[in-house]
Amino acid sequence: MAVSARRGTPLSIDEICAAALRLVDEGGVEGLSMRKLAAELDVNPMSLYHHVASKDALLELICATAASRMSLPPDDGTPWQEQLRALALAYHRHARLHPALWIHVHNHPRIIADRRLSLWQVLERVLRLAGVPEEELRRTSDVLHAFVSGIILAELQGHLPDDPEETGRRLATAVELIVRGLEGGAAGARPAARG
Amino acid sequence: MAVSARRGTPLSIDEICAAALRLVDEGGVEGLSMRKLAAELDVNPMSLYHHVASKDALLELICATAASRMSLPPDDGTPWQEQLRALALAYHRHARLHPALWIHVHNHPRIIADRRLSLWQVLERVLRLAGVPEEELRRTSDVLHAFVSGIILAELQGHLPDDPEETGRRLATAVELIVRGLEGGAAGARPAARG
DNA sequence: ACCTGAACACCGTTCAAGT
DNA sequence: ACCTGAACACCGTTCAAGT
Repeated sequence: MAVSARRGTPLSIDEICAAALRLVDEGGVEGLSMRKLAAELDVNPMSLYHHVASKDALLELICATAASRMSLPPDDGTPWQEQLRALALAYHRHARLHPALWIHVHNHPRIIADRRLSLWQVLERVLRLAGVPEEELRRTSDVLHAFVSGIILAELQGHLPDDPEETGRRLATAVELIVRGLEGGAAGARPAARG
Repeated sequence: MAVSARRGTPLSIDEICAAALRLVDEGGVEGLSMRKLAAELDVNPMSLYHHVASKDALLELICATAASRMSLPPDDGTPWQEQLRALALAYHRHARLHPALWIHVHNHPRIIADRRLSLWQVLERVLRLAGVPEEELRRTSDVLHAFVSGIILAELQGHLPDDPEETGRRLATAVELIVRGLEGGAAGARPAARG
């Protein structure tokens, strides 16, 4: 058993991910370096490469694990307007939990574009509930996600005052805008019925 | 006169900015390094530091010059709905012109948050036209900007199919959603009148 | 005033060698 | 199987020295 001279315990992927996520949460994606991470784990920088193909691969890995931890609203029969608000708030909460990582995800297509993510599944379910026709689901969900992401991104990056009350109002404004737009029937996204 | 042995002409800020912008447009912000830029200009890397304080300062500089070149809709009395569409399209066009730089700007608060930017001036003018009360101007413009930015960002980063026709429809959907939301009076942004 | 080379403190990653 | 040190090819930036 060729275990680290310095540690006595072998490295594990989970241990690496946890430490990497901590570094990113604390110092942003730029604050994560393979060398710093190795130092944090009391290990030679090159040892990491036996568990992870590259820094990018490691980042994708911690993005996926963080994303899987996001709690989304259940399919419990509440009105779609309410579920839409709950979804936006859940997304917002997740973003506040891991701001730097969230920003990174939204700047790297591959990760967020995966339609199998439960985020997209839930969003499309709610939009069906709102009466959005099947052939408009993709575009409408893209637009709505972009909207809410835009708001959250702007807030995370301090493009606007960070007063929590103001934040709540702003997100409410955004969701109301969406809900009324859907109810009213925006061009290219005309729901057949409401509620 | 201590002029570069290799060049014969002294460096100028404009020359530096132009080359830097070109490098960013071609290879993204990560594709810009002081050393590559210097090579491009046939100059010693350290010469750059006589014209620019740091790489970050240089980036802010080219952001500002690019932003000042954006063409915004004039105050010509056309309906606010139309002006809002024109503004969104102008923003979109600018983003397509310098995608990497645009993304960078939207990931760096200081630059875009400056309310003196003509972008904000024009947006607030149009929103006043739409009947948004003075005390709601800030929040409403933040939300709308975040919305359109979110769409454009998602598109630039390939979160969605890049078919130009689809792109047009998507932006139209977004603007319609905003316009109808404003007309209908979303919570926290209730216009007093329309047209 | 403007430019330069050497140097410092960092990166991610490859590779051959150790146990 | 897992770990390691040396090395390569990069960074941004400081500093003292050149003209």
